[in-house]
Amino acid sequence: MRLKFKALPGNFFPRNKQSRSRLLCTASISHTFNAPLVSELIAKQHWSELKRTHLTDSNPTKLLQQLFESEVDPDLIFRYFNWSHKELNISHTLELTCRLLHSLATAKKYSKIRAFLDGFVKRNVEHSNFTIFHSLSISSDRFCTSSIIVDMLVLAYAKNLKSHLAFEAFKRAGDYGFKLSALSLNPLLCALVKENKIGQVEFVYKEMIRRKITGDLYTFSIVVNGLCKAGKLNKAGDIIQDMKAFGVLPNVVTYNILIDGYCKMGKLGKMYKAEAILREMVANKICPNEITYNILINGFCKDENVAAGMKVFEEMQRQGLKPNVVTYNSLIDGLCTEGKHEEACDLKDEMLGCGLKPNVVTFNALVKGFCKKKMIREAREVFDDIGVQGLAPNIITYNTLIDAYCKNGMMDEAFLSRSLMWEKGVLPDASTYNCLIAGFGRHGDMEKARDILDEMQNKGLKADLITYNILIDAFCKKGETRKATRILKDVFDKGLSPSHLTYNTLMDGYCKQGNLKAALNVRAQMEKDGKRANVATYNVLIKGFCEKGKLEDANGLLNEMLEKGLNPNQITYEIVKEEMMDKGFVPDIEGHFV
DNA sequence: TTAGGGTTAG
Repeated sequence: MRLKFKALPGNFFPRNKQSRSRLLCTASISHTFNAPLVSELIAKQHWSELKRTHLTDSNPTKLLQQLFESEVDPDLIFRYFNWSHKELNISHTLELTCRLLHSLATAKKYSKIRAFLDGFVKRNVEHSNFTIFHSLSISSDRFCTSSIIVDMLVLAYAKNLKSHLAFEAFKRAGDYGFKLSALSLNPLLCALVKENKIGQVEFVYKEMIRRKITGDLYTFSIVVNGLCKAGKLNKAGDIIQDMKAFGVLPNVVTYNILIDGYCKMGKLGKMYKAEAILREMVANKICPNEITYNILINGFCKDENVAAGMKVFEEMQRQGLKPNVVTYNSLIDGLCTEGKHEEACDLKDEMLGCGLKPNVVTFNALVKGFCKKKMIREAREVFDDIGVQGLAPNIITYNTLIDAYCKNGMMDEAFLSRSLMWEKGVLPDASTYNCLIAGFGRHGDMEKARDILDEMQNKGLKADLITYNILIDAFCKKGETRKATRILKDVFDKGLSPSHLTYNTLMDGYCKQGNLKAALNVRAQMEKDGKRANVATYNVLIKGFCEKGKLEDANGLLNEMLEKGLNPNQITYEIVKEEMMDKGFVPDIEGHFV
């Protein structure tokens, strides 16, 4: 006999203890599934009773199926599902899992789905997207809920730094026709941008348009940001046109991203373009904010044009916007880079007068400024002042100072500062070690440089490409090109990819030895590695040939460089002037050097 | 509860 409780309203569970135990007993003996009773037990979290009455003869999976069949409240099924997973250590099948998700989606219990998928993704369950999608499709004919679930699955992947799975799920969703939304695709795009997977960002963006998924302001801004970071500035500008066409208007953040992109990644005339975008934004009635001005000021300062930065600084104040610590830091850093440390200090005082407190970045700029001028004592004074101001030097402060000590042959002081870092709980990083390695390398003490490299690796820090570049450079300077070439091999062995600088440094080493054949071999290797010779490559080779008196060959390289669309730079000019023209040789491309 | 700003080393 099957006990029927469906008709009972409200709290049908007998309050009387005696009748309750009689009821439980009956249920257990008759082996029937009593949906209202089970629901009640789950609702009240009477798990031990549930275990005793319903899980002695029947298994947890069967009970789950019965819950589905009786159309019990999805919330309760969800609760039972989690309990049986956690307490009974049951892994329910993917199909039942999907069924649960469908029922939650039908009941619009979205936050529960999100929480569940978050755990599912975190647990690193071995199901592939293929099997998940398949199970979702067969466990319900409700196509719409599948889309919602997949949307939240992509969201869970993206939030848990599994962008490769999120991206794969996005692609597969297209095959199944599941429609995703900005809710998941914005975090996916964000994750891809953070991982520098700009090709995939572009793919997702194009696919969204093809699949008629409407992106929002965030979607477009994230894509603009990704393209800017990759230096694809024209494409980033196109996105702004796209979004307008879709009726989504860019806001101050979108424009700030684009302006910052030009400042950081733009080529010749980049600041002119950055200002042109500012004008465009104002014409579109979008008001620049503090950040817009900070971006421009920093752009000019990094472009070694503090004067222009100052003009923007004044304009900013005319517009009623207040400069903040970042604004001052950019200007102070710019002044320090230009060697104007006195003006930089004045500006620091000015900011104090405005009620702004300098932070560690401010001090780092000043330390760097003094170091650059080899005013090590003054740099140290600023360093010591940081503590007095109630601030703490950070890794960048230490590295800047250590680098300066190393560059000035003060290796003992460099090591003392490194010890101080340990004491203060600021852990040295790869850059710290790179400074020390370069310090020894500069003096040709390769044994000590190697020791530091070993120590670095023993501390669990990975040597990076810069470390290897330093080593190659140091061996070359000692004339030990064979050892330098062996380091290049190490670079590949460590799974790193040599940069132009790596190859150029090695080429320079061979050129300085007069071994032009070996230098050309390095260039061949570099091109085989997919890296086209750049201006620096030609400069190294041209100089090498000139110094060997092979001016005709150097002339040939100059022509080749132009044919490849590379423009000679200041360094090329100096080489050509000193090594060729001053010696009476007139290169074919003389016109370039007038 | 999703997008934007500043610092080092070759």
